[in-house]
Amino acid sequence: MALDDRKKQVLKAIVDDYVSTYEPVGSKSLIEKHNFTVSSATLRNEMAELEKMGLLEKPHTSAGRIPSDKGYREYVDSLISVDNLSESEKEEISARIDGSVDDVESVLKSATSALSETTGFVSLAMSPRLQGSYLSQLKMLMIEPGKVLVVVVLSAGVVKDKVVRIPNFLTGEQINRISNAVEKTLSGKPLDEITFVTLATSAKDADIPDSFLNQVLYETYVTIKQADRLDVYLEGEHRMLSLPDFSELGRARDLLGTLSHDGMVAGYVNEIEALGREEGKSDSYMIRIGQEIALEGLEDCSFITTTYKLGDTLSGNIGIIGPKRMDYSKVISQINFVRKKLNDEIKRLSE
Amino acid sequence: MALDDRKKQVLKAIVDDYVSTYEPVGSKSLIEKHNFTVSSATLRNEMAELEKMGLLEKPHTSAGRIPSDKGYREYVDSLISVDNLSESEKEEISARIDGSVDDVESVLKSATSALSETTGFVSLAMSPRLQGSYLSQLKMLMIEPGKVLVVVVLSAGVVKDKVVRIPNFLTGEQINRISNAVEKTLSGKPLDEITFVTLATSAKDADIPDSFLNQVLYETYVTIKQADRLDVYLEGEHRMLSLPDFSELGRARDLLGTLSHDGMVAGYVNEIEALGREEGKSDSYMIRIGQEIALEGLEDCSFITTTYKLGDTLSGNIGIIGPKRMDYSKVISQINFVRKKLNDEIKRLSE
DNA sequence: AATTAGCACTCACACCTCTTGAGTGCCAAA
DNA sequence: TTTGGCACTCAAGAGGTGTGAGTGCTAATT
Repeated sequence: MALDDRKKQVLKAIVDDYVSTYEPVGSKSLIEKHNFTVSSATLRNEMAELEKMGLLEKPHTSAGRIPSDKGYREYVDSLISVDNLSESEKEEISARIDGSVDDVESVLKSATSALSETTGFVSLAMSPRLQGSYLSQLKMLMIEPGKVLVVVVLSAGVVKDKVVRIPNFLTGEQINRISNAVEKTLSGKPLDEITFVTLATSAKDADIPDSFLNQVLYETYVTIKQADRLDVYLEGEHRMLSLPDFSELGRARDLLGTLSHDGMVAGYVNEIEALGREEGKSDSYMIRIGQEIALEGLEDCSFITTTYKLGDTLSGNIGIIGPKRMDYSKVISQINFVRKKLNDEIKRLSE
Repeated sequence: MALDDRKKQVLKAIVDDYVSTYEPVGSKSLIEKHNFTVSSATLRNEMAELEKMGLLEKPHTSAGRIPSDKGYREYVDSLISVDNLSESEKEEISARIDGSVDDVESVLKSATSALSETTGFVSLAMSPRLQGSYLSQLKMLMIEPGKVLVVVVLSAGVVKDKVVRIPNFLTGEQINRISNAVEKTLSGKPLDEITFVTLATSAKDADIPDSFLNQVLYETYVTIKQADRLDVYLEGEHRMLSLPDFSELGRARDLLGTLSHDGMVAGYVNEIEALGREEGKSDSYMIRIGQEIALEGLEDCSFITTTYKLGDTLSGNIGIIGPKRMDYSKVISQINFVRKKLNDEIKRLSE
């Protein structure tokens, strides 16, 4: 299904028009806005063929054409030209991100909100994937009898912690013995190699009665495991209600309903990311359009995600969820810029 | 504006009917559903008077009446009877909350989601107000050169921490000296008495050059201050889209737009709470209806909030935001039950 | 063979009018 | 004070019509 040059031109023109007007585009208006050297009848023939190929569709007989998912796909894959942002746009985004305080999480949040603000869509950020990283330190800090703060430091300087409850009579000194023993044997181990069993054996020489030891270790285990949970922030859900694409309440409801399940979104983005890595596309953006997205209520949406780096080994995703009828090149360049700023800022933090 | 018994009955009947049918209620249908011993004409007279008093209003001439904000107010203040939840409802809520893991934050989240689920509205929870509490411990934990985890332990066992950056060459030993000095002088001090100045003087005898010291102290100060920030969780925003009250997209958009500003909601709830305390109502629920709420887009909503306890001195709020046309007695009893479960569960945690 | 003008046909949408019915206020009688 | 009766109101739905942007197809033109 090779597209000749004119078909490409026509498809591109239709997508562009449809995106900016939200009206099905007909042969006549196409002629008017773009300087085609052929007549509307010829375009009608071209359009009919594009429809046969599955790239366009008609809402009803006497309306114009709109791009199908496949049409959008073709468009983003080979017709798009990613343009540059204007200086003022760049500055606006920069201003929102530069001001953030100095931990990764807040930078991530600023970037997410900048993204939602500038695109007008829902933006999302995922915490870095930590499965690959290893345990670097494990400290326990006595808060009060029966309560300990377990601090897990991972490679790349990521810190996670949690207050856990332990038997009341364990002393700070005993707790120290445990954490030292665990740290000594397990530091340097990849997270996914740490199980409750390895943890238990690691603390054998702490010389604490088993039953109490186990309770502490179990809580520690949970803390470590929970460190690599994927967090996801979504921002700007309400903006979707301003889009004509979701002027039908039912659609909007389905969409927001699904988006309220953080886990589903996180899982899906993770999946995209994994696929992208397989195809070696990891340092660029990834796009999923309409039906390609296997989440209920997102049939009219597109995902555009990209990857940010945290240190040399860790990475996470940031991106947007918008209507599939969107100005892809503009949004892509916005995402790219945010990703760049975010990477810079994170690097600055770890210097 | 004393209401005689019959007027009360009529008002109650109208609110009840309107809440369950979402149709303006007329004199005739009122007679049919409730066993009034008078005729529809009499009711019409009563309704006309209630309207004159500002308790009812008409959407248009030939429709029935609906309660005004003032009508709802009268209703919740003196006509309502808070009924008990059915056992099955109680069990459902309990099941959602009991399962939670053992930190306050997750219990709070479970309670919030239980609340949203059972009421079908937006639920909210605020982190405990910590202004009144005092500093109990301050620890610093060296993560790597230039990076320290500052752990702030407050009264009631609340723990907050943050990774901060410090000059690279400060040693763990030096950091310990600083944190010991600070902890020694400031522990026991109420949070709001701790300023950068008191912090700076407290660390004088740590024997570290001023310029480096100040950087560490500044970061510490920020961590302490940020500990008493009010966090707010909102859950179930999308449920509002299923309510007939927000079937107009514009309303829904305004509502969700405002709710997306966490700070506004938090501030408002805090304000209600403060007023409630003044009036000595603190251990019960508080209701704000319609126009009483000074937030844009919430003209058709009601807030119902209540207070949970954390230890002997701390408290926070939990509640719902729903349409003002809601079954108040049911929702109140749901909130009460959740509040009770939440308090129990928090108490269990701190034992 | 590709392009184009022309024409009959389609169909969502906007706009009208008409009817229906639940509701009202008011008055005069009980 | 209550009630039956009556004229009046008005939102909402049903039905009918016109408009216009769009289409596909065919026959003529390049």
